[in-house]
Amino acid sequence: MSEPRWLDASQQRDWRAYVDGSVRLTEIMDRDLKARHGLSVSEYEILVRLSEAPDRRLRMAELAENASQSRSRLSHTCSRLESKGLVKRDSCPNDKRGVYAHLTEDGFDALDRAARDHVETVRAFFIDAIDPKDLEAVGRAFSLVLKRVGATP
Amino acid sequence: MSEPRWLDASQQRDWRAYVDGSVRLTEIMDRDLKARHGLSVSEYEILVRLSEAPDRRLRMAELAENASQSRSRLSHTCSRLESKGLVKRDSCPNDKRGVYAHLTEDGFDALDRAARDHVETVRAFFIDAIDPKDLEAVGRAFSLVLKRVGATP
DNA sequence: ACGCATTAGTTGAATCTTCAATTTGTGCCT
DNA sequence: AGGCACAAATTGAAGATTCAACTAATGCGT
Repeated sequence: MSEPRWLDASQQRDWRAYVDGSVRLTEIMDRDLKARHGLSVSEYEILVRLSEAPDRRLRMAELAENASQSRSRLSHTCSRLESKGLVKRDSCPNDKRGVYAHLTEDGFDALDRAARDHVETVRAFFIDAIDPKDLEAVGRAFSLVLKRVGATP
Repeated sequence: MSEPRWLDASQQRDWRAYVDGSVRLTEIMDRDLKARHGLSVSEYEILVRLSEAPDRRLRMAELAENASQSRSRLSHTCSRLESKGLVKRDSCPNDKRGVYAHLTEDGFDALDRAARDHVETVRAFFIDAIDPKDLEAVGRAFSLVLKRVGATP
C-alpha cells in the first residue's frame, strides 16, 4: 500500500514517446501493408517467420512463439492465409497431434512483393528518422526488454 | 521496379528487436491491466489523457488524437467506459455537433489505482531493463518517429 | 441569407482477437 | 498394459476494432 515510485520527468517523456510513437508506427505499417498487399502486419509476420524457417515450414506452436501470437490467434489467422492460398497446413508424421504450416509458392511470391514495399516504409518512418547511434540503442534496449519479458511466461 | 534497399544486418537486428520487444511488452501491459483492474491499455490511455486535460475533459476528436485512436474506435470504447461509470459524455455548448468526454470521480479513482500498479510494470519490464543512456536514445528516437508520422495524415 | 463543402460524432456490419472449452495424442509412472 | 497428467491444435462464442455509411451542425463564399 506504499506510495509507488513514479517515473521522473525524463523517464516519463521517454516512455510516452515510445508508447505514442510505436502505436502510430504500427498503424502506418498496417495501413500500408493492407492497402498495397492486402496483408495485416500479423499475417505478414507469419509469412516472414515461415520464409526463414528450414524448408519454409514450422510447427504451429513454434510459429506462434516466433510470431509472438497466441496459438488460438495463429490458428484463425492461418485459416485465413490458407484460404488465400499463401500457406498450407499438413499433419506431422512423428507427432500425430502436430501440424506443420508451410509457405506455398504463392505465399513466397506475395511475401517477396510485400517485403519490397514494406522495407521502404520501415526506412521512411523508422530507420531514416533515427540517428544511427540511437537506432543501435533501440536495438539494445528492446533486446533486453525481450529477455526480461521472455523470463516471464 | 528497381531492387529495394534492404536493411543491413545491424539495422535488421535493431528493427526486429523493436518489433518483437514491443509486441511482447504491450501484451504484458495489457494482461496486467486487465487482470488487476479490468482495463485494456487503450481504455487506460483514454483515462490518462482525460486526467491530464484541463477540467479533466476533452472534445472527442481531441481525445482521439491524444490517445492515438480512430474516432470510431473512441466512440465505441467510450460507450464501454461510460457504462462502467468511469467516463461521462455531454454535449458542448458552443458547438452543437461537439461532445465533451470527462472523467467521473470513479474514473479518476480507478485510474489512480491502476496507475500505481501500471508504473511498477513499466519499471519492471521497460525502465529498469534498459540502460539509462539507451532509454534516452529510445525517447529521442520515437519522438522523431512520431514527428515523421505526424507529418503524414 | 442561401447553398454547399467540411467537420464532429455515432452507428452497424464485417473483420479480427481473446477466452474457455474440446479433441486428440503423447509419455511417464507403476 | 492401464491410468493419468500434460501438450498440440482447433473451435465457437464473446469482445474489440475497422470500415463505410450516416446524421447533424458549422462556416465560408457569394
